[in-house]
Amino acid sequence: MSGEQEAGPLAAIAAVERDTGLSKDTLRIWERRYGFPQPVRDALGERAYPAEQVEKLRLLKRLMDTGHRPGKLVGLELAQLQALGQGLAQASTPRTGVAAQYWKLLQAHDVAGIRRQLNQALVVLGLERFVVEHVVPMNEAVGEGWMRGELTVAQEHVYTEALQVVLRQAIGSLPGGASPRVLLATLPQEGHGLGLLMAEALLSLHGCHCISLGVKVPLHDLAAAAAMTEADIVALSFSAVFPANQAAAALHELRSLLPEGTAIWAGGSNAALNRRMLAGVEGVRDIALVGGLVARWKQAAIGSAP
Amino acid sequence: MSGEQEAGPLAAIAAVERDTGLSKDTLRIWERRYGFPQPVRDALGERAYPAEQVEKLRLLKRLMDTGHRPGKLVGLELAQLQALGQGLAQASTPRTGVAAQYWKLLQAHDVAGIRRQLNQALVVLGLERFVVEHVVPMNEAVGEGWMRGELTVAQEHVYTEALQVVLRQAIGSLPGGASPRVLLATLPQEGHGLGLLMAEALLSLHGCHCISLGVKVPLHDLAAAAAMTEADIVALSFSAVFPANQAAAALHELRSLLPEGTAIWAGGSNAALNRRMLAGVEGVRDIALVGGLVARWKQAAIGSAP
DNA sequence: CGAACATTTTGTCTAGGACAAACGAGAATG
DNA sequence: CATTCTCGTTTGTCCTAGACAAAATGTTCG
Repeated sequence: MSGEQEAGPLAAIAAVERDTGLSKDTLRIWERRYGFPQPVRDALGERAYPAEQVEKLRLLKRLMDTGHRPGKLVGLELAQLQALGQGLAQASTPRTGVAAQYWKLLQAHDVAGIRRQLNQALVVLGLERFVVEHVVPMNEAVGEGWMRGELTVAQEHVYTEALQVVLRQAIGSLPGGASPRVLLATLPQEGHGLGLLMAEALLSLHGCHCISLGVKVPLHDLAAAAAMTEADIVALSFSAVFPANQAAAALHELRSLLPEGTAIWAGGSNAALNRRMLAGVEGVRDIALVGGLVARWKQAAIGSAP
Repeated sequence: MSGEQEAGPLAAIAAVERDTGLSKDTLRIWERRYGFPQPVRDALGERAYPAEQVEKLRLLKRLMDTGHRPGKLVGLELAQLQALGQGLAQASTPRTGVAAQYWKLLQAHDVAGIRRQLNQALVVLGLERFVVEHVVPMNEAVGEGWMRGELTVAQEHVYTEALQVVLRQAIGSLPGGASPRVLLATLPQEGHGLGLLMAEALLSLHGCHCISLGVKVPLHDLAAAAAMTEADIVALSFSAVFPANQAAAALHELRSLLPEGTAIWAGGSNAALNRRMLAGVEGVRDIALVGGLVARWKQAAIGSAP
């Protein structure tokens, strides 16, 4: 009677690595050091993770991406972890009636509805305010919704897809600018392209000529592309998932690969951007600042090449 | 004088894993078994892979994705590997003047030009023929171009980005169909979304109501979404990179998760699709067949629910 | 020619040890 | 009071080497 074993789905270590983003090595050493996770063993003696533990691991990973350390988190209960995560978003999310509407649409996987909702906000606010005041907080709200278990990954994707369509459409309807020429990309470690799209929208809006290479572009290719396209600015996006130390290293290397005249702008929610930036790299802490930066660049350009 | 060591960039094992898609375990065991790769060791005794070997590994991986086995490939020279890869694409690629034009544009990273070129083809051929006769062979040509070292990853991405924009625009300008309701997605192992977009284009064209969840959707979320959206068909895309055995297993599980009335269509360049399909799953070997399948579905629907 | 079996080939898993890089607290300094 | 520096602690990644199942191939038999 004791220890009732729910035969819930068990995940192999490779699946857990894929779903959580924690490497096999890390999973094994956490088990050794902290006693968590504590997978059962299958007939072959291999680790088999109950869904519940995988869920907690996902949460842990997301919190670590925002700067927490595992030693402190591992001991906590699921509820405590969720509470930790809420603090972040709650402060900035405007809990207006609008957010509630999104929620209802997402619950129903209503793609068209979400798209309509987004488009409406776009029309009402205009592109700049739409991105800065609407999309950014909504992104956070959706992330938090997932963290609290109110949203599935699929529902997150419904939102992401719809937003992508709306942004791309908005970008497409903008007149192609001329200068500065901006090359957009993320590095190979980074698979999230939404930040890139948001940046492209604002940059285009401010008259930049955007060339997006999309996601996962090797550093050297990026440098080559910058040379070939005669880019004035190389803009990179770093989500929270990007290993913070590697971000700094990569930016350093990119700086050495590009001619001095080419600016580097780095944006996103990554922790590395809150630290002191190395010389010759502009850390864009807040996407709202993009407009000002472009203006500043144009000013400088007038000075240097009259 | 002998053994001149070019101080070319050395990659750590984690970077090689990321860039090639071969796991650390696999890299180490190939070294043990086949003697390749043969990385040098850095000051810490850790593997450091010369760029040349990484390049060969990338090629190996791509060939393995098309069905070759490593034991046979490892001994071959780079040129021989390239020759192996060419056979595939060369047969199907129409080496018309059009392809050459793309080449020139890609060499210059000319996103706008590529987009124009694609749009032109779209207008001339119409969406169906554009996808089937133009995009599919171009995808292969671009893949082969990368394999022969004529194209960088960044240039591949330029093409991908442009194609994405064009397809999305085409889809957007189509009237939203009503029936059947199709849910599109890829599983968590699969990061490539282009196939999905191509499928969405053709499905929409044939009057389907498409709901795309995008890339990397967990199986259970997908099933839940199918129920919630009352999807008639769940369409999955499997690129060559997807581990073939896992594809079969995943399809099997999905089949058991979905009600019988919900069809499963699986497409893409994955090797698993050329094997015998399990009952209740439609393997779409060629994207050109999508139109016929939709027609067939509509026929059947009339019969079952008059 | 296809089915059943044997034999290779291949990738993933296991274990524990080692170590550098990142972090955080406290001391010392401006 | 803020900054830099030092030093212990925390943490992830890498190492070796062995084991084994699943997939692919080859072989034999009906």
